[in-house]
Amino acid sequence: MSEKRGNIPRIQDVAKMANVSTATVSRVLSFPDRVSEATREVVLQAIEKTGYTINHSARNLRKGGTGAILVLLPNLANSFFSRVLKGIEAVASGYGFNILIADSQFPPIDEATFGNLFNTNRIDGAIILDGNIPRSYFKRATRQKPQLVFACEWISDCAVTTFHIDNLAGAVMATDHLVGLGHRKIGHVTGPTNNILSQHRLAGFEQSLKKHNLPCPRDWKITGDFTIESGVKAARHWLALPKDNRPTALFCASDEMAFGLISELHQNAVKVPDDLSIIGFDDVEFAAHSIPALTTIHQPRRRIGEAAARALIHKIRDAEAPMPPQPVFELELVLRASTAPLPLC
Amino acid sequence: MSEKRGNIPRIQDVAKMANVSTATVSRVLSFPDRVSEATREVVLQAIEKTGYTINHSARNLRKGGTGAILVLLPNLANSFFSRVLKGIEAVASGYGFNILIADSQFPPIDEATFGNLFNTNRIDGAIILDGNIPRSYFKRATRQKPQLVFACEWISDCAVTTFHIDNLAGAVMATDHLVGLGHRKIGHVTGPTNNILSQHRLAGFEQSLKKHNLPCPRDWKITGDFTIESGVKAARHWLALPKDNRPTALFCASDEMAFGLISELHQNAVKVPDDLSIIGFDDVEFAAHSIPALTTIHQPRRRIGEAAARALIHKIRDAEAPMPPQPVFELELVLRASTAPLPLC
DNA sequence: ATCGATAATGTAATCGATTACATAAACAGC
DNA sequence: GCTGTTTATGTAATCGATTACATTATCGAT
Repeated sequence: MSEKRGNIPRIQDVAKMANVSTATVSRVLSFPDRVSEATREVVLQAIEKTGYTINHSARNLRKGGTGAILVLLPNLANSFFSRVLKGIEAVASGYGFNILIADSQFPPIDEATFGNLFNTNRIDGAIILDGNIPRSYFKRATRQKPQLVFACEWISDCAVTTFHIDNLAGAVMATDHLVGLGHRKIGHVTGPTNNILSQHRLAGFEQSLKKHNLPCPRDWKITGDFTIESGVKAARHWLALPKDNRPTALFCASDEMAFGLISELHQNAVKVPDDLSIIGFDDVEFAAHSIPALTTIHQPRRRIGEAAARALIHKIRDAEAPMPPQPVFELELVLRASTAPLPLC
Repeated sequence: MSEKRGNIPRIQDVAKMANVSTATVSRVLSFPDRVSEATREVVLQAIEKTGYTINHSARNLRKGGTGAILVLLPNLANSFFSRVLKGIEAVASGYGFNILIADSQFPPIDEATFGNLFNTNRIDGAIILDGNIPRSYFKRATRQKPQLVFACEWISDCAVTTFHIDNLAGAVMATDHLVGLGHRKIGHVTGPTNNILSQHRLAGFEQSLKKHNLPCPRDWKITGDFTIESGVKAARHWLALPKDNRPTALFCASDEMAFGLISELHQNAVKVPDDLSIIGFDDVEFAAHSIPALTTIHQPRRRIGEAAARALIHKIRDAEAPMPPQPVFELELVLRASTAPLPLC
């Protein structure tokens, strides 16, 4: 054993053991085919024997990177995002990147905090899961800013790669399902109005209704904000509508809102799906186990995270290289127990 | 502007602008009071003007650290852990640490993967939220291993600092509540038998029963594994018990199991809390909004995460320094709608 | 004045990996 | 055999911040 310094083997130690220069060891690791078969073997054995592992700080210093990526998500406590995060994590750690996580909504992130994460050469790139970050936050025109990728949400008219499902198509799918069950009076609980997902889902909802020639009075579009609480409020809104002019089915722009809605309706002795059919969006874990189990639109969260991470790392490695084609994320209508045919009466 | 190199200001640039040496700039940042008032001012202004921010790779290289900590949790998609993670993240990023996240259960982490995260000088320390990591994984006796802290779960007889609630006390609190409502036939849905939390919660359950001189036949202790699915199974177990010899109340070792349980009971027309009182443990987000809203024991997840992170960073900074006293995490019985007094009949 | 102690600052080596450039060896073509 | 090309490897500068050590300035006490 010829190591020094607290016993962590360095590239030097490997080189010494293999009787080569550090340059050669480095090459074995980075460009194996620029080294002869024989030396490569010897070096690999030496690496094995010393238990050498790279010092990322040194490499990053030399290469001018940080080895870290930022994941900015609206709410870490929301299991929707943690699934996406899981996908990101799997890919990122495979490539040796660390992750910096930050919440953007609870509490809302201010420009200073954002800049402190984004503009202080702490990261090589960022995956942003929040389409409501003010555009101005990104302004500071440093030439070589961190690479950027959006996932799930995005900022419209922004020439940044994004990875997300076709929200409009999903909303059409959901609404069509309700129509297919015979419902004619269909309402919609939206996400926050300034949110891009809300807008697309609302558009899909309206498109489906138009297609089927169904009306949707303003009263039947209830503004929510994706949270359970806003679902509860939506229920109160529905309850306050005149009994003979209520939707018989509701499309909720998120599962969470559907849960709140169902919960509050339950308190008021309204039965789902008997009295009111409800369909959600996202298919979070709990949807399969709520009472009643929630019919919803499934989106492949983990795969979205993986794709976003892969793309970001690709950009980091070579900002100019063309992006690989965007994968298509398949949506799926998951039929469970919260929707039912309109009673015949 | 006298910067070079892709325009990212270095400590050199600050030094030049302030007409001091790099050493002085560094000192202004690390030991402000070893620098005269006047120079400090000049340097700070130069930092401001250049927009200098530290290069962590360089600092870490010099200081022999990595600036990263590992958070190993059983399941990232579980909102219980993501809350703890949020606490960890808040503290860690405040101290300039990056986070490496890894799942330990889905799929189960093998020794190679673990070692690859833990023993490859990628991290300065680790926070482990999974008490079921085989002890042997930690064996490899490198002198200066990453610092270690457990949170929520832990490994018994292991001289490692841990941060967790008093699970036994919580279980007593939960069971006492059921007894207080008049229940005499009380069952328990446990976590996985090899899990330390399960064991403590079971012990608390038994302790409370013993205190009140209540029996608990083997049949009333139902083994689960903390998941929703195992709650569903527990419900089937309960339904299969003879009607005249069933618990009238159940203490579930996790909220998730309580949800699954309630859901399955609902399918079978058993009403909670009318026919059966149920209390959970953890107080996850959804507990307040399930149907019925879940009575449960609240634990301060975020604060646990914060405390663990602070302690870990403390250790990283100075492994020998005495640990600050462990905070006491307060438990709280949250009364909601899933438990009710035993009917008088 | 002189000496010593203290405070303020500078000089330069250092952390460990990468890589431009230099060198050496091997080989092909004539 | 000579020249030019290719392949394999080594030498040493470099990334940016920290810090041991050296130097200089300041001040008080005698």
